[in-house]
Amino acid sequence: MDRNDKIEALAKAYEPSKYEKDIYSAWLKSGFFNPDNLNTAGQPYVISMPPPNATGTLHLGHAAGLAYEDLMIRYQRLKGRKTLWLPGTDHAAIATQNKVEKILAQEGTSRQALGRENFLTRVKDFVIQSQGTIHEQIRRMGSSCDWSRERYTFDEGLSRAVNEAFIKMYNDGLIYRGNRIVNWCPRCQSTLADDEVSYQEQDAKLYYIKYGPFVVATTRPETKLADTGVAVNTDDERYKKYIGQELEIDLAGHKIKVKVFADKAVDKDFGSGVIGVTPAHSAIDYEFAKKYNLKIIKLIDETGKLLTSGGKYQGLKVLEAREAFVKDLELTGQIEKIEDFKNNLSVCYRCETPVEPLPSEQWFVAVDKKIPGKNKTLKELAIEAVKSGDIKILPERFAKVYFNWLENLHDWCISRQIWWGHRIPVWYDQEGKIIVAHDEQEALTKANGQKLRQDEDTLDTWFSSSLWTFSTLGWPAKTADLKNFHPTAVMETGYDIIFFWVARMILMTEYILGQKPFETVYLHGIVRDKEGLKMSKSLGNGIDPIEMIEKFGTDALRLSLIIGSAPGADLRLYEEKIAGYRNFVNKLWNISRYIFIAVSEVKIIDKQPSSKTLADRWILAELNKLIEQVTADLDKFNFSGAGEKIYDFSWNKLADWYLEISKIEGNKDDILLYILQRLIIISHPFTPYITELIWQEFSRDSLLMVQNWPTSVKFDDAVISDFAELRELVTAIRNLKAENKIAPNDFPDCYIESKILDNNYLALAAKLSRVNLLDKKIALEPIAINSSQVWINLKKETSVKEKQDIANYIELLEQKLADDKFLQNAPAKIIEDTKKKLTEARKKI
RNA sequence: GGGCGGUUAGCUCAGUUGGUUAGAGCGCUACAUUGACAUUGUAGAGGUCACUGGUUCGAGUCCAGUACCGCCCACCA
Repeated sequence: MDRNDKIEALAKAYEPSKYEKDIYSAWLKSGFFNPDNLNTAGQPYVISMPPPNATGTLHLGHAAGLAYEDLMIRYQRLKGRKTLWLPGTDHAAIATQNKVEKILAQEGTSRQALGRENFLTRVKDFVIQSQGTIHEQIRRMGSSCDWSRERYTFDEGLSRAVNEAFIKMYNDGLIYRGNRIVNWCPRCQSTLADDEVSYQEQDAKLYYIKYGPFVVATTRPETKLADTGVAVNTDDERYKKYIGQELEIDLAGHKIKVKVFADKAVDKDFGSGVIGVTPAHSAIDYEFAKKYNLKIIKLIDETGKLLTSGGKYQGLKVLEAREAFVKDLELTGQIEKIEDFKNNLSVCYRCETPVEPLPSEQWFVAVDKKIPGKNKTLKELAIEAVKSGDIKILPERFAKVYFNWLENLHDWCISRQIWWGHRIPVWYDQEGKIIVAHDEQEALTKANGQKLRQDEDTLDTWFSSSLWTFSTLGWPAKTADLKNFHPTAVMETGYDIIFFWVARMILMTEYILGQKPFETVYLHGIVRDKEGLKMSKSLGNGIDPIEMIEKFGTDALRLSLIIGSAPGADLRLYEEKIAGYRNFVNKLWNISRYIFIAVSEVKIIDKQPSSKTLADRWILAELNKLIEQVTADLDKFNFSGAGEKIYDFSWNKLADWYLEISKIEGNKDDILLYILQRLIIISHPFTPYITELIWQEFSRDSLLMVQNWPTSVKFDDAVISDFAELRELVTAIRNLKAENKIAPNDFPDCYIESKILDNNYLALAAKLSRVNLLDKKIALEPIAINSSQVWINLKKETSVKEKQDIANYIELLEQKLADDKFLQNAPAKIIEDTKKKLTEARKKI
């Protein structure tokens, strides 16, 4: 091939969409996503992919996670580890059920109309469809995950794991059925865990109600219909005489009986200082009821309507009842006043419907009960795993958040009344006995032929995902995968999910396996728009990752998510940023294009070639420094820093200086090929597609993804500062030309003397700065540039401001050096540097 | 109420254990087609590092406090 043919072969600009699909196919075909096919003796390195909800499409948050996880996996694979990145999806109980219910509503039907079986079929179809979309999106990101091990929280194996875990916990007394106040979502028609309730600040009213001898302040007057107690502060003189009494209170004709008691928790100064206690519909009041032995009257039912205990308001919805009741209280003159009030409304985290606390018979995980044989509670187990340093959380500050959450954790309500989920493995027989079994067959055997009815409820979706790192490896079977690949290395996920998922995984895995689920938790932030707003459908500011991939390429999108992001910190993303990295990827393309055109033969160079010139020594030193730094950064999870350094080396050192010098000095085939090879290996975890494509020019029958991560070759740091002399000299002369309005094509006469650079470099400097190098001095005053002197017929215009700046600087340095304290206390190196700086500065004037 | 994070160039962000006149990318200005790249090159302008005190020979960096922005947890009836 001659030069023109080579230029033809490689297009001027890199077009990602032309290559990405083929490259991904080649990776898949190689089988190297599967650790079993990796020809290495390295230790396993495992990441469980956080399973996206099987409800639809991936957003930028997922794309970010995939970019970081694939970066870690590709890096470790290149380092020779047996890497497994295990992908999967989550059935996402409530989220998925809600989504399908919405679709049904649009079709004018409902899950009730379809019935349980038909509804579940419908959801399954929906899930299969969105799993397809998700697969495609994960692939488009370039994810090198092992599809042969893909799992789904609702597949057979994982369902078995869920039942096994439930049974073990039940037998250990860590799962129990109890009647307690739970969070109820009237729309989802299900309970919620405490952390599945979120809060919205709202403008509310605080009603002051004349309540027998008291005035009671409340934001929910209707609940007073079911009050069974009145609480005052222990030290409140005003109400001392009532303590212990049972009073009958008339509320607009509705009679209630309340017991008056005193408790320290009551704030004398809030509202009227008196609380009407409604044990059935407030978690705190429920605690009061247990402590002071109050009656519990259920007032609100699961649909959010009042029960018979609501008297004449029976059948009304909560808000209707409130309105009617307040009107009646006004008629009887029992509303003393109504104040504006801001409070936090509890709402369902999935559908934002106000949550109703109500008493209900549910299944719970006991987090404060000692585990048989361990003398520790689940909570303590989870706290210890992190406190002991066994599990590291990055960034560290989130460990505090983690502890705080666990310390405040109450028993975890795990039963849900929705249909889409793992059915609770509990059967009841005619005698009301509870049978816990792996499946119906086993239950029947245990029941001795009695007729059985399975619990209608399903399990919290987080129950199954808490088993994710090991259920996906085959547990409860004692598989080779479980032995080889657990505990996993890193859990990479968003900090917003630390409670829901990370904490529960640690808790459950420590309990069930007696192992940590992972060594390090790497938490990424939320991807926001340019203004810092969360991307959302309602704001319409969302960016579709696939659209960006099509426009700029996967590598560019990945870089834009990696560079400029720190663990735990939110990340702003916008098109200009992605476009910037598209330009960089194109730069890599053109660097390779130039090298492939310039060299006489493309071949793999394994050993560092010897250097012939200062420029060679310099670029090789820079390359080796880069390899050292990138390796160190990646080992410290500093992905952004590593990416920036690769960017800087490629563009500002290799392309801008060394390639230009190579055009002048020539004869550098081996060095160019050697640098390019190493550069694309260390860039591969960041930009897998372009680097693999470039590698194909080196070798058509191997893949870059399984090459060896380079180690740095010893280099001399002094070369880097020597070369800086050359760069500064060139830049300064170019600047002189520009300031004197000399066209780039004019080559003014110039003579240069340097203490550092020999004649070869002065000739090089002259070519790079485009001047005509003379072999003797011109009758002019020379211009000092660092340690060099330049005789050139150009004026160095030093502005008044510049002169002043230099004068100030000199003064500052002189003061420092005149200060005895500085001379006494500062390290010798600093004093030496300061003196040097002063000499340099004086030269400039 | 408790806790956490942020505040550095017009914008988005780096700044490791305190030690050059504080950096990068984008944007901006001027010039340019030189053996890959206009998704380019060359040169340049642009910052009292939120504020106030303190420690230190020396503070963007450490300490205390203030202001503003953001987040999390708890939750008041």
